[in-house]
Amino acid sequence: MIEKKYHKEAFERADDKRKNLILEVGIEEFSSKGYENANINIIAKNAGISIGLMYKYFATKEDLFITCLKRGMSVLEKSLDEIMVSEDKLLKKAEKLIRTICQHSKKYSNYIKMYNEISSRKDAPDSISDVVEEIESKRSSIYITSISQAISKGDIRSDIDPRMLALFLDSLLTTLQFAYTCNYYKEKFKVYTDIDIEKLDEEQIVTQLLRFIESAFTYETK
Amino acid sequence: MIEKKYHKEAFERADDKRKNLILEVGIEEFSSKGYENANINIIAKNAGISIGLMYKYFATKEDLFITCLKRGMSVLEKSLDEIMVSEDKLLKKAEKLIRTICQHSKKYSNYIKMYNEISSRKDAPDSISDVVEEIESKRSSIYITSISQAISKGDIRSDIDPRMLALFLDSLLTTLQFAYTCNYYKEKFKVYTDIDIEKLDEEQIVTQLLRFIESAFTYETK
Amino acid sequence: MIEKKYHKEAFERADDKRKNLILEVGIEEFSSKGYENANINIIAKNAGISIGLMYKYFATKEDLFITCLKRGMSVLEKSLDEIMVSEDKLLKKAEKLIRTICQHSKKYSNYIKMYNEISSRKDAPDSISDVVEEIESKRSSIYITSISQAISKGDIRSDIDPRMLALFLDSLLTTLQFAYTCNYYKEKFKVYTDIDIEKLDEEQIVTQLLRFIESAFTYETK
Amino acid sequence: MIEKKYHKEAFERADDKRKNLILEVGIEEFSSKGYENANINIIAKNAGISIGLMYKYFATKEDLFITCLKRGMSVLEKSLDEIMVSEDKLLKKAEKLIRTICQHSKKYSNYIKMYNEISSRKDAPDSISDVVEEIESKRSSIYITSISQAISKGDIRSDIDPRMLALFLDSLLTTLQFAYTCNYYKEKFKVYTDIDIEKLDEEQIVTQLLRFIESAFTYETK
DNA sequence: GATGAATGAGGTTTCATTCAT
DNA sequence: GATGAATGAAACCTCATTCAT
Repeated sequence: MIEKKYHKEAFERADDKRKNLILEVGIEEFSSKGYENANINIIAKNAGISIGLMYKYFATKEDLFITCLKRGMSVLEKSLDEIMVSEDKLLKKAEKLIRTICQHSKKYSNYIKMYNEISSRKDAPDSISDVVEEIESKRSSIYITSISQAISKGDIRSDIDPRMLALFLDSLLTTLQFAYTCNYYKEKFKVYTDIDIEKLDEEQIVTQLLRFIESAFTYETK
Repeated sequence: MIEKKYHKEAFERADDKRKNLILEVGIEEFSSKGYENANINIIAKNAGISIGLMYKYFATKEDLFITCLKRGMSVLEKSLDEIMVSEDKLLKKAEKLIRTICQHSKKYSNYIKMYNEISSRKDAPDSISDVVEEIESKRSSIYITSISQAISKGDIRSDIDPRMLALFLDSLLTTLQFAYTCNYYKEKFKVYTDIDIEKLDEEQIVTQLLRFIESAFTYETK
Repeated sequence: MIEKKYHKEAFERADDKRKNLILEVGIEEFSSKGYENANINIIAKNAGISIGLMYKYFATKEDLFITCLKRGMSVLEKSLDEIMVSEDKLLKKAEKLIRTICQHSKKYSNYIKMYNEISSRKDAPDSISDVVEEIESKRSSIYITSISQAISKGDIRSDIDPRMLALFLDSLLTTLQFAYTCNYYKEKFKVYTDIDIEKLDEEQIVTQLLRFIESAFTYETK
Repeated sequence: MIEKKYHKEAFERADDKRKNLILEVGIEEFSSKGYENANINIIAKNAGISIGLMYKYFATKEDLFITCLKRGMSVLEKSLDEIMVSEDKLLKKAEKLIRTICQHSKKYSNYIKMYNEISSRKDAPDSISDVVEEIESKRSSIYITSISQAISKGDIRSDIDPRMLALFLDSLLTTLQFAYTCNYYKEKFKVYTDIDIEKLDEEQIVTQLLRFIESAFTYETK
């Protein structure tokens, strides 16, 4: 997979401090206002550079957004990597994933909000395809690898395609992430469980979701 | 629960043909372009009414959007109702839900796109709260009721809160719905499974997801 | 002078209760929002009649405004009449006028706000001419008459044209009226005197303004 | 007193020619049509700049209006300053003021029309308060100072509060200004005096008003 | 007499992007 | 490399007035 670039060469030449600042400020703007309502002129101003220079760094607002998004996702990926690379059994890994999600929900809420945003963009499939590839391929392959290993070790069921299992697992975890950070999902969590997720004991959610996943991953259908 | 109105009285007085046309046209516009890029003037024109009259019917673009969204969701709810109200066992119901989702994916894709849209709005929790209530309360209570009954009959596990089970189930089904209709999720499905969901045999997805759910709902954790 | 009509015949045929209600509601709307921001549809709704009927009564928003204005001014005129028609000396009359203004400032503030509004309309001189005639001729002639009588009785100075005296007197009294009711003039009063006119003792203002007027009206220039 | 800014920084950076042109064009538009009917797009076009740039200079139509208004008032203030700062006695100053008003009536009619406009705005007292302060404080303090000096020198009466005297004086002069420039007041002048003020000999009005003021300012009430 | 649905021009404001310096 | 002035299309929303019933 070739990483596509969503910034111009000039951005690479800028010093790290500036690069970081631009992306931080952009993430703040995009995650708080959403893509359409974010204002690239304001991002430039808050990052202390001119709008002209901004366009020397990024061809379009879209490109800046994707670069910010990628930055956020790569941070999230790191925690993931550490967990999935370990020697733990899959269910232990799942538990750690859930705990990480609970704990990171505030720290990384802006990244997750951007992810929530991209997931409802109305772009044509062709133009969105690369982005999805960038964002999802790493995580999906980590999941799939871990699951495949677990299957071959006989730790989990083998009557469901590992790729599907990965997708189902991701679905549950992503929903949990959104419940912690995105307004709609937060409210939806309350409607379903009658609980304000911010006041919910982490152990509760870990236990319940883990039980669900454990059974789903363990027992083959008769 | 009191149903809040997102249209003015005048809209109720309009004849059904017009009401339907406005909402259909609105749904088409919102689902294809997203909320921000949708244009009320175009909706009015396509519905054959003046923009002035549009504002006699709906106070704001936001209100029109929510009314369109509610219309879509209520249609989806109907199929749901029929399934959940039946005498089937829970897992049979789940199977029917999955099949319905697969089959409705094209017919009702616009409704689902609007749902995808609302789920990433950046509104304040307070203002989004009512909408979530409107959209989610019916479906969640149907799920919860069915699950609770299944638990008391001993059909499924009893060591997970029925409300949580409902949420997990919904999470999986919603992801499936989005995979069928929303670009990002469609591409993500391909990244995970390497399969174009539109070319995928329905039976495949039913089998795999149902196995996952069945185990998750059946076996208690030791 | 021929009274021009600013309403249609149909309005005369309406029963008094309705006529009064329409004007009251109109006065409330115009005085609180100003002419441009007042909404004739809202006036109709608040008066309990249809907008169609409103246009059977008044040809334009402008006409409704002027009719409301005239209603208000005629009420104010009545207090004036009583004072000016009396046998009092001119300065006694002036005192009574000032007192009346102070006391009526709240009760009739809406009428005065409308008067303040008309006084800054940008209409062409031709079209505004009739309105000024309607509004000002009665009051001016009362003033002029009283002043002329006082002059011939030798009560006041005779070296200023009575019409000019009337104008100067009116200028001072109108400013006082506005200071009691219109925001800009109220604030201006505070800037000049450092006093909030609403907390000011009536006697104060009566004494000071009356002294000013008394000297101005009494002593001839050497 | 802190001068509040009603323009953005960018406006200050524009070159003087452009700044002047924008304000001149704005004053023309606002004074001829009134605030509500003035059109910023037209002002921008007539000033030869884009509407986008207009909004880089002024945050709102309101701000542009106030900036235009302040420009006009500061010009008027200058003539005033020259007169009031002189060594003349108060009544000589008053005479000069009257003459200046008569002579400036055409040249500065647009400024006065804007002043007439602001004096009937329906804004909340809080939001109008700053503007009144900006517009009135300079003039009022000049008046009050001159009057206080005249009192201490024994030139004029001392039984009326100098601040009140200032207000009464201003009231008469402002009415005269409006009579020269604003349609309603012009017509009203005609109704009272039966004279078209534009054809009136300046000497007439100076004589009559000055006599009034002189007596009012000179003779104490017995 | 009475209704109120319907019109649509028009105004304020936003913001991604360009380009001369 | 860096600036930021400048553009202008386009969108939401208002409301006086008309007219068929």
